[in-house]
Amino acid sequence: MSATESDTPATFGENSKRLQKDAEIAPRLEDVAARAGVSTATVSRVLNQRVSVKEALRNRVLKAVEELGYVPHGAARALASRRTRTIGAIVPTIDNAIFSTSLQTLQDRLSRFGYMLLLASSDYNLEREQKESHALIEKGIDGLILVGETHLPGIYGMLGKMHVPYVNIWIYNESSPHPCVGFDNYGAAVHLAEYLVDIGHRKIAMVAGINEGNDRAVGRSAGVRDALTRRGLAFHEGFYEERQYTIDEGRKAASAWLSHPSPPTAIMCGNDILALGVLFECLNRGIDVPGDVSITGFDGLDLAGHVRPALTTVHIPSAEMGVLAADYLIARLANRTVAEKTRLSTSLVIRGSTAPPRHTQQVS
Amino acid sequence: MSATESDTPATFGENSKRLQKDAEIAPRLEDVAARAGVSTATVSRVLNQRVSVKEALRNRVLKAVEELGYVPHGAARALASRRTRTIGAIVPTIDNAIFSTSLQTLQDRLSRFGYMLLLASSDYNLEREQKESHALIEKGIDGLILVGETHLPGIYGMLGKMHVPYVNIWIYNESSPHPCVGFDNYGAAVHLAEYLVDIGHRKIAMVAGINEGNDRAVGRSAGVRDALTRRGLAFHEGFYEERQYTIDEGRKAASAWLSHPSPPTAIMCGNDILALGVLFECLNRGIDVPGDVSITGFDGLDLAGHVRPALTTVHIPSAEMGVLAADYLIARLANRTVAEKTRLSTSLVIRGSTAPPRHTQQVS
DNA sequence: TTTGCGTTTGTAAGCGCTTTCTAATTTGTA
DNA sequence: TACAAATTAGAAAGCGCTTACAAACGCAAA
Repeated sequence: MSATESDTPATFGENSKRLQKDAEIAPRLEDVAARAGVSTATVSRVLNQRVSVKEALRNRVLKAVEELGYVPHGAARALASRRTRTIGAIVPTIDNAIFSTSLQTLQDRLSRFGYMLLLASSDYNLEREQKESHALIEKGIDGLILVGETHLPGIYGMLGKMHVPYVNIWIYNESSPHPCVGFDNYGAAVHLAEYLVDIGHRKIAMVAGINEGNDRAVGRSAGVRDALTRRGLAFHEGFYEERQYTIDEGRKAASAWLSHPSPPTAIMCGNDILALGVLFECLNRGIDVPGDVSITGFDGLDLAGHVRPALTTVHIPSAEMGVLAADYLIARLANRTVAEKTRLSTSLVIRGSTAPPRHTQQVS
Repeated sequence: MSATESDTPATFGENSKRLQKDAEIAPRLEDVAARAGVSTATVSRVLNQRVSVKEALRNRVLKAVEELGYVPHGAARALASRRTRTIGAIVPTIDNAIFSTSLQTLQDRLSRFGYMLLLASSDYNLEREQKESHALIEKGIDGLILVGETHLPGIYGMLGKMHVPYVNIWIYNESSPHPCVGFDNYGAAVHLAEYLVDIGHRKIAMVAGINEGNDRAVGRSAGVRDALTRRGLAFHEGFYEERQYTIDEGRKAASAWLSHPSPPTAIMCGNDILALGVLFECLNRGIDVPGDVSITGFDGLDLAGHVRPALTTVHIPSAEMGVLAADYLIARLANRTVAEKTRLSTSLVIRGSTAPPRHTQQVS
C-alpha cells in the first residue's frame, strides 16, 4: 500500500469505486470535494477564484488538490463554462522567420493571460485557410487571428454565426469592416520605391511574392507599380515576377535579369528572403551591390542587417503585432472595449545594398 | 423574418424556444436530429462515420447539417468521447528557423490526420516547460511532443498519471526509458570535430549554446570536447563560451577570440545562427574565412548554403522529425504498435567555410 | 434576543455531445 | 414461409465541470 493511499482512508465519497483495483484513474472535482469535505461547487469556486471562499475551506481544498495531484478536465470545464481559454491562429506558413517572430510574441502574451494557442497554417491557400478555420471553430476557440483580410466569405460567416471574435493582422485597412492590427503594405512599398527613384534609379525590377490570395503581396506590388507610374516611370512587365518566398526563387528570378543586355539598376523584392536570394545571386556572379545593382527587401529580418552589404528594407513591427493581436482578443473576451483597428508604423531602413546607380546623375 | 427561418417551419423540436427572438444561436446536434427526423444518436453516428447508417438517413442528416450550418461542439464532443483530437507541443522557441521547420511539418501532418496543434514555448526554461505542460494537459491534449529528454520529473509524472502519450524529439538516446524521435547530438558533434582535426586544426574554439537545461547543447559540447581530448588536443576553456542562439551573440563571442594574440584556427558553433554571427564578424573585420579561420555550424539551415563562404555544418532532419513525431503519436492513439525510438541520421555538409589551417601541414 | 442583510456554502440542473443497451428491422437460411 | 442472425435505429445515461438558486450562517442594529 503506498504512502499516498494510507494518507487517504475512505474519503473518496461516491467515487471510491472508481479508484479500486489500483487502477490509477485521474481524480475528479468530486474526489477533491470529498477529500476536503466540501461540495463540488466550493472546489470549483476555489479553483476559479471568482467568488470568495473562507480562508479555512480554501486551504482545505488547496491541500486536497495538491495531495491528489488533481488536474481539472478542460473539456468539461469548457462545456460548462462556454469558454475554452484557447485562441486560434492561422498563418500562411510557420516556417518563415517573419511569421514565427509574431507567433512567438503572440504565444507569450496569450500564455501570460492564461490562454493557449491553437496553431494552423494555410500555405497561402484560401481554401485551406477556410478548412482550418472550420476545424478551429469546431475545437471551440474563443478567438481567432488571421493574416491579411482577404478570406473566403465562409470564414467570416462562421465566425459571425458562432460569435467568435477575430482580428486580421499584417494589414491595416481604414475602410475594412473587420478589426485589424497591422500596417500599410501599400504605403510602405510606395515609400521604398520613391526612395529608389529619388536616388536616381529609372529601371527598377521587382520580384514580388505570389499575389494570388495574398493581399499583403498585392499591396506591396501595387505600391511599387503606382509609385513608379506616378513618377512617370514605365513599369516593365518583363521586370516583374511573382515568386514563392524562398532564397532559391529569389536567385532564379534575379538570374535572368542579371544577364539581360540592359539590366535593371535596382531590384525590389517582396520580402527579405527573396532579397537575400537576389543578393546571393549577385555576389555569386561577381556583380557589385550596390554598384551595379541596388537591392531592397521587405520585413526587416535580423539577418538583413548582418549580410554584406546589409540590406535596405522596410522594418515591420512583427513582434508588436503578435502582442497587440493577443491584447485585442483578450480585451474583447473580457468585454473591455478596444480600438477595432490598430495601425502600426513601418520604417524605411536604408543600408548598404542601395545606392544611386552608376553613370546616372542623381536627381535631387 | 429571414429566409432561413421560413425554410424551417417548426422542425426544431424541443429546442425551438432557443431559437426564438431572431437571436442567432448556433444549432446543436438535437436541432440537426429534429430537422432530419432522426435521433441524436444517428446524427452522431453519421458525423463520426464509425458505424454504418443507411444511405437514406445519412443523406437526410447531411442535408440537415448543411442547411443549418451545424458545427459540432468540440468541448462537448471531447467530454463525451474522452478525446480532444489535439496534440500539444512545447518547443524552446518558435522563433528559430530550425524549430519552425519541424513545427510546420508537424502541423501539416497532424492536420492531415484530423488533429490540431496546441503550441507552447519554454524559452529554454525547464520550469516554464513544466508550467506549459500542465496547462496543455489540463486543456486535454491527446498527446505531447517535447524537445529533448531532460524535463522536470513533474512532467513525466503528470503524463503518466493522466495517461497522455508523449515523445521527445531532437534527441536520440538508446538507453532512455522515454520514446524519442531524433538524432545523436553527441555523435554528430564528434564527427564534425574530428573532421576539423583531420584537416589539421589544432587550436579549436567553440561557441556553444547555453548548456543549462538544454541536453542537445550539452551533447554537442561534450562531443566536441571528447573528440578533441581523444585526439590528444587540449580543450582550452578560454576558447569555449556558451551563448544564446542569436547572430549578435555569435559575433560577440568571436570578437574577443579574433583579436587574441594567438587566435584559434577554427571556431565551432552550437548552431548555424551562432556560426553566421561568427562568419559575419570575420567578414566585417576583413578576416579571411576559411583562410585565417575555419567556421562550422550545426543544423543545416537553408541559409547556411547560400552565404559566402557557404557554411560547413551538420544537416539535421528537422522536417522528418516533425512528421515522425506526429506519426508516432497518431499511431499510439490508434492503438497501433510503433517503435518507441526512432534514430534519424545527420550528415556532415562540408562547404567553403572550412579548410586546412594556413602554415600548418595537413595531418593525414 | 430578534430581525435583517450581506456573505458563504450547498444542491442540483444543465452544458452538447457519445455510447451502451435495447428494440426494431432487415437479411439469410432451411 | 418461418425463424435465427445480422444489421440499423432510438432511448437514455452519463462525460466532469460551472453556476443559478436556495439555504445557512454571521454579525450589526433594533
